[in-house]
This record gives sequence, C-alpha cells and structure tokens, in this order.
Amino acid sequence: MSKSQVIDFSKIKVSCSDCNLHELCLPRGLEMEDLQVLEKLIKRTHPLQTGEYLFRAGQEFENIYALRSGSVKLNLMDEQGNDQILGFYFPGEILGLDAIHNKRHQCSAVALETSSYCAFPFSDLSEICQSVPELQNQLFRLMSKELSHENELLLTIGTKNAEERLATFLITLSSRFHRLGYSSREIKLSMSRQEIANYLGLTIETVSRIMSRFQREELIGVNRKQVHIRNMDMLRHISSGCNAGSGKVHWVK
Amino acid sequence: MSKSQVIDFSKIKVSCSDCNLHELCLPRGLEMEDLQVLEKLIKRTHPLQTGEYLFRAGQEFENIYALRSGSVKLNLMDEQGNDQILGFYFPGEILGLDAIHNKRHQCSAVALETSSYCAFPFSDLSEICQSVPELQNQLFRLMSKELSHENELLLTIGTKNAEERLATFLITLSSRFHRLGYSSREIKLSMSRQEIANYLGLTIETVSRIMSRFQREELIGVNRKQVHIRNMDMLRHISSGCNAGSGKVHWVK
DNA sequence: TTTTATAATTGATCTGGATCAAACAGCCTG
DNA sequence: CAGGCTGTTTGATCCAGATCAATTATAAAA
Repeated sequence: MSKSQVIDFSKIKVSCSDCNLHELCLPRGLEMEDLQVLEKLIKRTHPLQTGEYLFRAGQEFENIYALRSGSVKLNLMDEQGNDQILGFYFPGEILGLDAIHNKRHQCSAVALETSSYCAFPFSDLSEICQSVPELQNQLFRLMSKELSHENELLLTIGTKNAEERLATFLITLSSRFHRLGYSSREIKLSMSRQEIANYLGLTIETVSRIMSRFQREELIGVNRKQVHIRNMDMLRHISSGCNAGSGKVHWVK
Repeated sequence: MSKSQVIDFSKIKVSCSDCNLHELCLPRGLEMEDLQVLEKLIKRTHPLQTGEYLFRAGQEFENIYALRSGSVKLNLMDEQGNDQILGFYFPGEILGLDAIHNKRHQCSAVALETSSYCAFPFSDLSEICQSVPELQNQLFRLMSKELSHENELLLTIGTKNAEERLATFLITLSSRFHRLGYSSREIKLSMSRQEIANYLGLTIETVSRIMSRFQREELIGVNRKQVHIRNMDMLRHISSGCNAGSGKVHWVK
C-alpha cells in the first residue's frame, strides 16, 4: 500500500550470523572470528530479476554463489545449441562449484524469479580453508552432495518412465521446500512446464498430460504454477516405480 | 613362458614419484617432503579381479581411490533395483568423491577387468590439505571435474538420440585413451554391450544395431570388444548431432 | 570333440512418448 | 475490452527405440 513497503534490497545489510540459511551454507561451529573474516569477503549485490543471469557459460570463474531467496535454473548448452537444464536451485543452495577445474563457467545460471544471493570469491575462500578446516570440509561436503544430486538425476532419467520422473520431481521439490520450512504439500513452481520437461528429458506436452492425469486421479491439485499434493503416499509410490495400479505386474519366478 | 614372468602385484613397491599417473592424480609442484607424507598413507593392495568390488553401496566411506590400471564401472541402484551405470573409470582417474557428504558410499564400483589402484584415507588426506594448499586445490579440481563429466553425460542422455549417444561414447573413450598415451583409434572395450547400453540409457539391441550400422558405413571396425575407429571426423560429426547425412535438414528461416 | 553357458547380433513387432496441430487461458497494452 | 502475446492444455498421428524372439559366436567345461 504505502511506498515505504517497497523494499530496497540493495540497502539491506545482512550478516551471516543473522541469515536463516546460515546452517545450510556455512559449516557449523565456525568461530566468531572466522565468521567475521568470511563475512567481509562476501559480495552482496542487487537481487536478480527473472531471466537475469547469475553467471553465464564462458565467463571466467570467480565466485561461488549461495542463493538467499528466489530460485535459479542451471543449464548446459553444446555447440549445436542443445540445451539441458541440469538443476533447479533454491535458498541455501550453492552454485558454481563445477567451474573450479578449468576456471571458466561451462553452465549458465538464470533467475526464475526475483532472487537474491551471496557471492564468495573462490580464491579467497580456498585460502581461508587453509586456516579453517571446518570450512574446507564444508566445501568438500557441498561438492560431494552436488555429485550425489546429479547421480540421482541420472538414475531418474536413465531408468524411469515419464510418469515416474514427474512424480519423482514433485516429491523431490516437496521435500526440499519442507527442509526450508515451507509446507511440503503446497508447491509453487517457479519454472515453466517447458523447463520441467527439459530437466526431465521429456516434452512439454508429456509433462502437461501427466500433470492433468495426476490431477484427474486426485494425486495433486494444479492451478497454473501452484501445485497442491493431495496424495503424497501414492505419488511416492509412483515415483519409486512400483506402480501396480497401471497394470504393470512383476511376476516372481 | 617361464614362471618368473608371472607377476606378483602384491610385492610390487611403487612410489608416487615413479608412477606414470603422477600428473593425473597428484597436484603438480608438490614438495618432495609432502610427497613422502602422502606416499606413507597410501594403501596398496592386491589388484582386483574382474567383477570384484572397489567399494559397495552402503559401505562406510573411508578412502578415495586412484585407479592405476584396468577399468572400473560405477553404478547406482535404487530401492526398486533400477540400476544405472554412472561412469567408466580408467587409469589415473579418481573414484569415491561422491561419498564424502554422508560418509557412506551410495554407489558401487566394480572392476571390469584385472585392475590395480591406490587407496587414500580421506580423513588423513583432508588433514594434509591443511598444510598443503596445492593438494586441497587438486581435490577441489578433481571434484569439480567429476561434476563436469556428469553434466556432459546428462546433456548427452537428455538431448541426443541413440546414434549420437553411441558416437559420443566412442569419441570420448578415444580421447581418454589418447590422453593415457594409447592410440586414439584402437579401443579395447572392457565393458559389455549391456553395460554400454545401460550407461547411455539405451538397450543392448539398440547398441548392437548401431555398432553394426557404424561398421557397415565404415566408420568403425568391430571385432568383439576391439573397436577400430576408421573415420574419426564422421564419428565426431554424428556425435555432435549435425548429421545431415541421414536426411535430417535444418532449414534457415 | 561335444556340451553348456553367456554375450552379441539380427529380425519382427509394438508402444511410450515425440511430433504436429489446434484450441484455450491468462496476461498485458493500447 | 479488443487484440496480441505467451504459456498451457488437449487431441490425432507418427516413429525411434523398446520389446519379444530366434540365431549365431565365443569361450569355458566335460
């Protein structure tokens, strides 16, 4: 209503100790002194608007990024223009780790909605790691977790059918939102159907059809980008591929 | 011929400074002193025979592994038994990095042929990183490279058709072998057709058919597990998806 | 040598999801 | 509020690759 309600994010001063994502992006048990060193090197900038880039493929690698609010998609393109979305990122998650080895980003990261973030200059960070073992280990853990996520995605795309992939997608989003303190039943999709389709190795039509089917079967309620999970168990059941309901039967010899 | 030619690998004493994979697995410019510390903690064991496990899903994470000879497949299985091969590993490559974050292996690593390796206890390694910055950075780089590999695989599986995937697979193997000092035209496949198919998200029949077609078109020569690349350019062309030869035409508006 | 077992190839058919096409629903903007 | 734009849904058809089935090749065992 009043203009005073319009927030100027650029003027907000946030310290890591205040940040509610603290536990997600920083190691536990960091000394106050270390924390202050860390805070000093963090670059905070204007939030990104929808469609703006956090980083672009080809850019020199300088920072890793911790998402503070909003959401971001990460995608990789080859010389032919084939474009694959590798992941969606939400508050507390880290981006840019895959660019370390050749000092250049291969992927692009694009905001799916207004999003704010912290940037950590990697060279400084890796230097601090030398004196703060817990920070080094946190970075190892973060990269390792990223690897695991990609492994899961490969398993999903490589072995599951369209229905199972979409169910898996919804279940995964739900549990990630839940971890952030949101409802696990109300999902606000910040990405388009096209982006979901690309991510899951499907087409937009297939995604749309299956969403409709899930709705018809009362597993979910859909209103544009808002998804309400009505039957979590069944959805989980479908996502794990034991979907006897659709006539698939596994015989035991 | 004579029995003296049978090598007892368990008695071979190899130091990192002798190892021809040195450059691949250790950081450059490591001080002699640091190298000796490192060598002391490396566990060398009997080589694995075909089918033996380097590590199994569920096992506690202790070591990361540097493959010294042979080859290994890494695979991930879900509760339903869906099994996805995530990668094939060759000498100089590192396995186990994805297990860091929850201290337990999610994947299994199985030898595809007689294979030898070095095991580095990770807790020791991360401790040494505190005093040897270059080692820490090498680990960051290795994990980052692993992430990039998975990104590439996702792009391949998510956007390419069967023919393009197999061509990509062969080209990739070729260049990896070349980096190891082998011919880039002679590929000895240590994995079965079934394993190639699984890795590429295809069936064994599709892989076999496309291999036959490639042979018919004189792109490759195949003799069981031995593949000879006869037309690298064309293979590369197919792998990158600009395959006008098969009737696909891209119109410019 | 034959026997058995496993991996790979080849052919015939089927189908899940892609592609093509059209209609529809929210939107901004003039 | 009409018109244009974009994203989504739904229907009709097609096809790349899966599935099913049979044959062949290789290798190890008897």
